[in-house]
Amino acid sequence: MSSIAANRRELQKAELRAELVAAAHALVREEGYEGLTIRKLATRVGYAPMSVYSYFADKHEILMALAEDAFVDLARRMRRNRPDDPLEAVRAALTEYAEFGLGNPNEYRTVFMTEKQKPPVGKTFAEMERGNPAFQVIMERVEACIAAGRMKGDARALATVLWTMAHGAISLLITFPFYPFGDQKAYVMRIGDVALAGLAAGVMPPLTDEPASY
Amino acid sequence: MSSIAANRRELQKAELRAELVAAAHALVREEGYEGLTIRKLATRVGYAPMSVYSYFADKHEILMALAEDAFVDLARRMRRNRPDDPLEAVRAALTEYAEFGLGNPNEYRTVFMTEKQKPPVGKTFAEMERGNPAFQVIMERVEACIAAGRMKGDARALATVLWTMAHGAISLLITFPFYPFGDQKAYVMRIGDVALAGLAAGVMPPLTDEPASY
DNA sequence: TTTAGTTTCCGTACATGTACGGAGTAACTT
DNA sequence: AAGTTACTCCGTACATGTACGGAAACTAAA
Repeated sequence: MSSIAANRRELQKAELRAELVAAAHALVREEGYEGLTIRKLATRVGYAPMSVYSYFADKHEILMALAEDAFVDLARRMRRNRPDDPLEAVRAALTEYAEFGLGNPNEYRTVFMTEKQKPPVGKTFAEMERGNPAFQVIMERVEACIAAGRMKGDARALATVLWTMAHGAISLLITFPFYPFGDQKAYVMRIGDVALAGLAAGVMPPLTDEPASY
Repeated sequence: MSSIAANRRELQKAELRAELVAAAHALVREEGYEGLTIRKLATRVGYAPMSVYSYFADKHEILMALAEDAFVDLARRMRRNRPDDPLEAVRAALTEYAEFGLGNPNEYRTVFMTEKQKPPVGKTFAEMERGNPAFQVIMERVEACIAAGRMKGDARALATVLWTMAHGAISLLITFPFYPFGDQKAYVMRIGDVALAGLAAGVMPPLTDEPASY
């Protein structure tokens, strides 16, 4: 196979895909998240509805493409706000992350609250993590904490725990907007602070397949 | 309005509703969670599809009815397993809760991972909490910890934080079954222990609408 | 008993995601 | 150049949730 032709083909495919994503963005901007339907999207780019499926396996993949754009923004914002104190830097990252989730519930839902049943085909673990820039930022700042002697243990495990707990707060706040959690941001930070206090209490071993302890 | 007739009517309505729930249960047992469709359900009880909507506002309400049954079971199981040590009792409750979530992902999703946009009409806060028996158990055991001097602060707030963190772990494990969290139950317990350690570190104020701290 | 109102149930219809198979076209192989 | 393969795009069709309006049955009031 000529790789030149293959590249050209892939390039065109990528271009069309990008056009579809742009149209999807426009649709969402104009009609809201549930205004995005395959048919409308296809009409807008001049295709038949089923043609969209040449570029996306299903609707969820389109929503994921939209959300990924938003998450790239998030990572940028997270990096922009970096206090000098390493612990405060972690707190700031969590804050920014929470603010994003609460402000973009649709994107947050499609990425973190709908089942991914694909065993990460072709994607290595490293690639998966590179694909989650927000997690990257958290982990980098955790590493800085470790270097500064403010945390002890495996950086990935520590970051994963922090992420998990922040996610718990964000997803509950999204799911139950009427439950009396108090001020939303304050609640997320409360969770973050309890998490940090808990982490400070011990050494965090890495996340291997440890035996169940109960 | 004759309250006798009204009662009879309501009774019949409740009976039919229960019949629908039973049929829904059967359908799920036979064909799996996504085998439950309004049409099949209606056919099974001899109705037209739209008649189902006299008893449930939408499909989600049916799924909630199914899930509530499962959650009642959960609370029973949680209460059955109560270690003497109050902290261990909390841990056991969280463990049971996690096991339930991981073992009944469909039910867990419909209750805790899909948006509730109804402002709890007619339901007081107390009623909402009574409607979540699992949370009740956790809170009771937290109260026991406070009484024993093992925790400090507002019981509802403490329980809410524990619930939030466990939920973070459970929901991520459900959403990303292929992400390398390690052993699932072990991961949930790790989260639980970090949470407990974090709670032990300070006094937890109640959940009022405190001002954002950042 | 008649009347008015309410509730139950249904027929029809629509928008949606997507499965399936086919037709046309471009790329690759020989 | 010819044949084969692979990809793009489409038409059609189906299952699904549910909106809408009407008919029928039941209840309450007169």
